[in-house]
Amino acid sequence: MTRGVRGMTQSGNPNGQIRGTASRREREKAQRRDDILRAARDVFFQHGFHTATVDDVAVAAEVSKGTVYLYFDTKETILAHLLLEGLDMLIADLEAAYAADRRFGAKTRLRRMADAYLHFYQQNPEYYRMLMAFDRSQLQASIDPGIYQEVYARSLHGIEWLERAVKQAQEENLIVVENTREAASVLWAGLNGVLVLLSHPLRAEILAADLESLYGTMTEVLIGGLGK
Amino acid sequence: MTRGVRGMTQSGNPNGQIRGTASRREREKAQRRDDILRAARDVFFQHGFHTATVDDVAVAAEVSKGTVYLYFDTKETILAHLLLEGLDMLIADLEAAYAADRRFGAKTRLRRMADAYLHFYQQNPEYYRMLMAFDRSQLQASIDPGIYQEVYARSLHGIEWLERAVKQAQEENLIVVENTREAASVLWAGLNGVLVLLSHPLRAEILAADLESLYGTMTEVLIGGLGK
Amino acid sequence: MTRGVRGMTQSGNPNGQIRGTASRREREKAQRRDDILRAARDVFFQHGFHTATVDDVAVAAEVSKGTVYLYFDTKETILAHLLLEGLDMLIADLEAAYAADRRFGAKTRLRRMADAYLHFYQQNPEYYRMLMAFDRSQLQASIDPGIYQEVYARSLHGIEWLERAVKQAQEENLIVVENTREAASVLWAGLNGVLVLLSHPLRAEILAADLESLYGTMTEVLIGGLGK
Amino acid sequence: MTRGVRGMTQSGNPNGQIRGTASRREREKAQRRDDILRAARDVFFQHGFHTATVDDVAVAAEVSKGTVYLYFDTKETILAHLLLEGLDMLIADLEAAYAADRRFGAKTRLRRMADAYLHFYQQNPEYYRMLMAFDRSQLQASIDPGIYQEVYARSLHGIEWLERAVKQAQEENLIVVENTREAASVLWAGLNGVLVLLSHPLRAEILAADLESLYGTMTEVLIGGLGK
DNA sequence: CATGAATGAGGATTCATTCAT
DNA sequence: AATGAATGAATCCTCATTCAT
Repeated sequence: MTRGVRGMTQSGNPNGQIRGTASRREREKAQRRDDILRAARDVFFQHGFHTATVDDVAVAAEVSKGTVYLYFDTKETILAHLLLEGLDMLIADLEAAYAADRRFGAKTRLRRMADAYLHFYQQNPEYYRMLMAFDRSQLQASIDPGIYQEVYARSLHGIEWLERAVKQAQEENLIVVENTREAASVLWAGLNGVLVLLSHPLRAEILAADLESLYGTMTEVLIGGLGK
Repeated sequence: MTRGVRGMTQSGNPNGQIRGTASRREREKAQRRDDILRAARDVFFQHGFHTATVDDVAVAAEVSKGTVYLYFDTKETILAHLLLEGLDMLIADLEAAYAADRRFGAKTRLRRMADAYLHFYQQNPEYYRMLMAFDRSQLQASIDPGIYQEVYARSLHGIEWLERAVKQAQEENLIVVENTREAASVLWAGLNGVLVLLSHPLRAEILAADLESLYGTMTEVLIGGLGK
Repeated sequence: MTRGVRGMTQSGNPNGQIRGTASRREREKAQRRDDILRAARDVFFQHGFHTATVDDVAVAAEVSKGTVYLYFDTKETILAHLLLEGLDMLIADLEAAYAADRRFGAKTRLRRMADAYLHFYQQNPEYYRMLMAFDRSQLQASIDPGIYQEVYARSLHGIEWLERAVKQAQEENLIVVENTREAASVLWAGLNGVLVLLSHPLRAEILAADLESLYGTMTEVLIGGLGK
Repeated sequence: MTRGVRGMTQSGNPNGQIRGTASRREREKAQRRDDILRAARDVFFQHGFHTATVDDVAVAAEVSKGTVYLYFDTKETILAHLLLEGLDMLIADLEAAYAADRRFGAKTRLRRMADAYLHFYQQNPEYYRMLMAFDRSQLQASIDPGIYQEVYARSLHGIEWLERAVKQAQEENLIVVENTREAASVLWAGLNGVLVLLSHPLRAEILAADLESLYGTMTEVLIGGLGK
């Protein structure tokens, strides 16, 4: 039952002879797993999580249905791992945008991170939609609690990078807020709000707005508005 | 095809006795319909639209499954009518907040409308969630095109009220924007962004923010940020 | 349960006063009944008995579904009455073709009857199909035994007219058979065989034959073949 | 979509052990499929296609309902495959009766084929009934077009064997007809007409005729009647 | 490990029939 | 007599999951 998350077997296999074989096997296993995840991403995105069937995933991954269940305990577990993947990518993007190893002003950092979020959305609309649309209760009910914790933890991670930039802005006296987490939340809410509206076909039609323009305006409004 | 409230007692019925019967029947029918809608709202909210079954709805409404289908053609049609209800309530709230018949400054109007949206969310979290979460394509595929058009038309209505206030702000020289629809979109996106994040249990947990405080901050940031 | 067949109330109502009213009512009732039967014929023919719904019949007859059940106990009972109607028409046609009151040779009579059968098929394809396709066991199971007996009795009637002509042919020494019922059966089987094949779309396509030509050939073959 | 026997063990499999397993699996699959078809034949015959449920078939075949759908896409598809089976049997019988590899006179051939048809009916009354009673439009609407084409093609095949014998009769100057297809149609119509009447319980009762006697008479009448 | 056949619990929807008014 | 709302059993079909090989 706790199968899915066991991750890549910790390396450090002491047996040289077997290592060759074992690691090949492991590579193959990891590859399979990845194939399935990749297929699931496409299938879930195209048909929607509920409409998509595990069979669809298996066919797309070119494995048997049984094999899917060899790597993932439930359909929801697959989704959870996709969420984890998406979060990882997003966090990596945000981290890179923050660029701790370089000297950037807070405003630059905030703009870079806002841009990174937009790019993540544009590059990975499937992941973005999954991250926004997944049903917490259903997920929590059908996956290993450990994985759910992971989703939670990584979600937290994202907001923390943003908060870091807000803190810097505070230190640079660009903005004055009592609660940096709240300020970061406002930023996220605003930017995400644009993406949420435009990622929904009906609402996008109603607004008839250009994503990049709207997002840019929002970015400036938020940075400007939070500023003193 | 089955419409339920079709009809309206043939007007000009000369027979008081019969009219009474007919109108009572109609009242009862409308009542039934409402019972089902009410039940569906609760059931869909509790179990989620996909997980909920028409049987659940029937049981909650204390009618037979067949009766549900007497009033609504498909499960999705029920959802569509709930969406229409929700939109009607929201639009009424926005209209009341705009208060065309009173002399309000643009800023006041914008704040009143922002408040109205928040209150709508707080009073009708189920409707809000439904409105945000429904799947356009699935809905469009299984309901009468006319009803879908209604959903679309009313969604448009909401943003238009907001735009009206933005135009007034423009006239009052409070803000200077090229595109009032875009400005209204930014407002909606920002406010809605807060609600979206906090209406999702996992994200609400992560942010650990107070809804009213966050929403209030967002309101001021947006109004301030859009202002010249 | 034995409602449907009670037929037209035997006339001879002794009460003159009431007779006017009652007979109008009766006429109206008969009319209603006929409307329903007419509607059912069309609907059953268009959709097929199984696919057609009682609702379809009610709508076509412009009465409520309840009214349909006021006149007929079950859906199958409606079918049975249509069968009776069809048989009545067919028998009347055969009787007219036989023309007992006129002096026809046996061969002429046989040809006239064969023609009559073809015309019946061409004029009333719905009735013909119903008569050929109804499922005995299902019918017997869901209708009043009396009505079933009627269907049986009238079916018998049809073959008897044919047999009468065969007997005449026997008397005229045109044919020599041991069993006139069997000879009549051969006639019916042959003629009906043509109609059966051509009334089925797929088989009609395969044969690509002209109905009248095929039927004519069959008539001559049978009359010729039976003749000594 | 689900085909079942798709595949055929990849040829050239070098591993005897595995080949054994694979082919056993395939034999088992074919067996299952056959079990279901056999069960369906019985169930459809006993209850009638419309009244019979897929559940009935599953129970009779001693498999689960899901398994039935693993082998056949729809209820109608099952019927279509039964039709194909029936047609195959019938055509094989006709072909054998024609006996192309032997020297038979045309009359003998025609009689042999007539006998074969009768025997087919007697040996496989269920198949015969299915072949005569299936509803073209409903079938066409719910099965794979390819299968429908097959049904059509094989139906054509049957009449062609008959036509071949008619052509021979033409060549032998036994009969003189303009259109051999029409002559074959008359033969089929006549013989089939007997079977149609006697395969229907109510009509069989009415005729009270002995099948073999009636059929024999018909055969002679047709062969005699078509002859010059 | 991998396979894919088998399962069977639902789920949405239909429709003949009933019955209160 | 007529209505038409209500019923609920029945039906086809789906699909996540298991398991023997």
